[in-house]
Amino acid sequence: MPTIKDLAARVGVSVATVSNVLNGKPNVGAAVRDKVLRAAKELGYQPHRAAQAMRTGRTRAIGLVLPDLTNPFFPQLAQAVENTARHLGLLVCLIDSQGGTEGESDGLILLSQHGVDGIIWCPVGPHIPAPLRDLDRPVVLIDRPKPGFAAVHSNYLQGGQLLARYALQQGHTRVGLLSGPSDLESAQQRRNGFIRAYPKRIRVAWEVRVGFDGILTREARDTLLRRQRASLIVAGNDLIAINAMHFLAEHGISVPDDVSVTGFDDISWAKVVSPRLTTIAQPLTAIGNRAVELLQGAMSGSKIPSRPTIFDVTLVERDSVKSI
Amino acid sequence: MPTIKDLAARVGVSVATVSNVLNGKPNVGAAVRDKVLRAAKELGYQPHRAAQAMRTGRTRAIGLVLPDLTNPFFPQLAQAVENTARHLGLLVCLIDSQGGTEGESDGLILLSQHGVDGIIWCPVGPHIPAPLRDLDRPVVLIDRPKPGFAAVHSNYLQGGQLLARYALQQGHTRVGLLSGPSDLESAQQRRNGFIRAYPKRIRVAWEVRVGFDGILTREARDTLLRRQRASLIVAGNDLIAINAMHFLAEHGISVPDDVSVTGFDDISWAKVVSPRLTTIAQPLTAIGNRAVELLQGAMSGSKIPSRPTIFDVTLVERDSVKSI
DNA sequence: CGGGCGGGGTTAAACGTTTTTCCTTTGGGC
DNA sequence: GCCCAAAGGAAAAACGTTTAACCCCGCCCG
Repeated sequence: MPTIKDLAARVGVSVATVSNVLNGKPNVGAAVRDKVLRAAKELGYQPHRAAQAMRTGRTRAIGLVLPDLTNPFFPQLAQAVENTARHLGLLVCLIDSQGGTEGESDGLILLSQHGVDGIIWCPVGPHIPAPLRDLDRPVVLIDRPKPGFAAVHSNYLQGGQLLARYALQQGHTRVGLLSGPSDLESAQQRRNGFIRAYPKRIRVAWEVRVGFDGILTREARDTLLRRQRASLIVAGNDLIAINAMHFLAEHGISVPDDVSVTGFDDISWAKVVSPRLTTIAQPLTAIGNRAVELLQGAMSGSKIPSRPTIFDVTLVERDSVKSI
Repeated sequence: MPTIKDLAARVGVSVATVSNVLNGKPNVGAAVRDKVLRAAKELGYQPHRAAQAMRTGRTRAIGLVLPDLTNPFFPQLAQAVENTARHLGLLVCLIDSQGGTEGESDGLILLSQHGVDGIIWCPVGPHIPAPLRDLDRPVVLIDRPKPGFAAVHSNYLQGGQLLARYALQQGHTRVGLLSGPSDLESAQQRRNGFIRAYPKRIRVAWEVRVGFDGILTREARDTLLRRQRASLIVAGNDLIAINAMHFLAEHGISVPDDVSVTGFDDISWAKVVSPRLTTIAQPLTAIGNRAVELLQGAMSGSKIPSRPTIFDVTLVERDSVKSI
């Protein structure tokens, strides 16, 4: 691999000058500049990132810390992040904690050792892992905001409202709630958005909390069988909705004929199950893009906005809700 | 951040000795060793990876180059790779080329600039991108082998055979083939495994090629409608199978009552569509693990096996095939 | 005519490691 | 009591950059 020194030798100039050319610094004549650039092309010069990193303290790499790639919510996000990062010349280092906080911590340590310039993080648990605490790099959260951090996510409140409005339009006034975990703000807001939209007109017959991974607790299953005359089940996310639909189907309860179901997220599965799931679509690509842009801004010194960046969501109407 | 020099000063010893302790080199007394280790703990010393990289030429990072994370085949693979890599102290740098060869090339350049120690690669196209050619780091291919490269993948041939045997057991002797692209060995072998298992007893009524992304060509759709009395459609992968099932459903053709369908891969969607898809499961986690282990071996100098590492697959029987 | 200034460039230090070479001590064998 | 070997440790170079400090020359201006 040719180094800056080789270029210097070939052009007959000092390494400092070569460095200045390569970094677009002033104080170097046009003639010399051209020669250096040409030589760089010819030799196929590639900057040695490790050396740069050592000198400048910046690696031009960012970390992406996710709870679980097999949760179909995340791949699209990861793809968006990677792509916009790459177009900014940033390398994405992936951590998939498999839902565990210790994996998350280990990953953060690894990232910090490698000196990533910033981190995009979708936290798995409610508190802040130690490795992140004593890390002086910018962090932006996606999907799951936390006080004190920059964040970009969807307008969950609006999503809940959209769902409520739609429910009403379709004539559902008595619903059951399969909400996500109460310590996740994103779950809480979906729920609140729904409940508070039409408090008088929509009656929630029951509510049970389950994890965002969608696995149904005993309580959830029991409640699902009783249903207490709820005509619509509003799930905290698509995974929950889909699992619920399967469970209902196994017990001979037809969706949407016996009961309607809505999800949230519009993961890829939603259009592939049957009945196809009516749900709220998040603009995942936009979220990923923006997260990287924000991080990139913060990395180059601009103050990071303390208020979260929030994207509007849209209702996608499919076949899991029947009008009554 | 404390450096090796700080440790040295604190213990009252030279930096060389500290380095030797930290790297488990011999020729340092037990007493000194303990003191250094203790000091490292107390100060919370973290090695400066960039500096190490510069000196040693190794970064302890690997690249993972995938065609498309939103293809549900890859997330599990990525997760497996990341996890076993992390447990070996390796950081995974992700490239998602979104199916394009130029994205793939750009990604490879980025990886090579960052000096990753090795690359796990699932190629999108038939030929080898330039940046990879003049890269002297070990590469191991996953899922899609190429002559001249180390590879780990499933036993596609066996998968095809399994499918053929099962088809016969269920009484299907006249089949249609929705094969994957003929320039992908992994597609070719699935097909050949199936066809050559019982050449006399199973008759292939028609065959059409489609991409592994599963989108159905005009020809595929037309053929699907005619079907020519094939009782079973053998798809090149699950994506194709699922799209075919949807297409058939739209046209009032019932699976598996009117025609049976099989897939290949056992992606997450397979158990979520209805009818649930009968397919071949690849041991993705094992493949990911092994790929990392192989790469790690190659990185530490051991010769890489030129023969691919091949994993057995299993048939998972669900509801998309009817016995006749 | 001299001093200052700025454009164009060079020198050298520094970043945090690893590793080679070298030095000092200690202890044992004769 | 001497010599030598081996063990334990130190010094310093090197990796490829960036950057601060410096230098030289020609020009402008007072």
